[in-house]
Amino acid sequence: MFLTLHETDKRPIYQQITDGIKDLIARGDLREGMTLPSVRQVAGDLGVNLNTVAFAYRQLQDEGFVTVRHGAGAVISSRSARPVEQAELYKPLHTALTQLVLSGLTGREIVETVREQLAQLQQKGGTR
Amino acid sequence: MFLTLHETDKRPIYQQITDGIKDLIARGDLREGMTLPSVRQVAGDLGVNLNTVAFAYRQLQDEGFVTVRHGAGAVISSRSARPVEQAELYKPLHTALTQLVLSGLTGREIVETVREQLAQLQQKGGTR
DNA sequence: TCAAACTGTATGGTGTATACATACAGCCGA
DNA sequence: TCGGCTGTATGTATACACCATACAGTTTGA
Repeated sequence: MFLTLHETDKRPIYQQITDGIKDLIARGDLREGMTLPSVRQVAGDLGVNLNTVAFAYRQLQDEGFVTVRHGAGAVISSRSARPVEQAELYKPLHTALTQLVLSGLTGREIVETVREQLAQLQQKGGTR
Repeated sequence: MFLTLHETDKRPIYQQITDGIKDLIARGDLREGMTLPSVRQVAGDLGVNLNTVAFAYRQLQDEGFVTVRHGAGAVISSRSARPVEQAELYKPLHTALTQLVLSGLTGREIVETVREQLAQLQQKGGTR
């Protein structure tokens, strides 16, 4: 499959799924119009309950990334997410950077890491 | 006080407290040897239960940021956190960057934002 | 066309996490 | 030593995460 779960990850399963799919959208592996695998398919592959996957799909729909239709599947919808509150958008970045600083990394190292991450995300032009 | 909570924040209260204190440590407002305000003090200021604050303090102790002594207070301990798994360290950054990309920001804008955040965190030399 | 085989959805139950009120216990200075 | 500070432990209410199972809409092909 195209998603994986990690025991060590403290995020709930449904959150790992939504984040994983967002990642695939950002890097262009999932494009507008493509149909997501069914909740049963994903649930089977990951070894979790289908409702957990369904919840993730609904969350993605609430954020504007996919359109879910009862009976038919879930489809990647028109690009770009529902606008999010500015503060809520930058808070996770701030928390992540703080933790990296506390772990002893220098600013230079962190910026370099950010550059690498962004390069991977945009090499396929997922959101342009 | 030096901490604030936000209703719109989806993180649990204790997590907002630990993250907030980590931020203060990273930017040098809290330095080694300084005593944290008592759990009752913080709980009163924030309008939450003292156990919630105590839980945050214990979490900070588990991560190596403070030393809590029963009866005495909680003290900022020797710099730098307990080493964390590499993957777990970079995952929050990756998730945050993905969300920013999906929101339509360019790589340039994101890097610039990161630079600004880091500048604020390190202007007082919190961890050097 | 209509039933089989696929989609997502709703309901109800279980265990865990979050936050609280209240009671307990250690430390320290007057 | 004792009063007033500290953090800690216990019990409870509620919400959350996850699951098993039953329901309902859509698509397909015989």
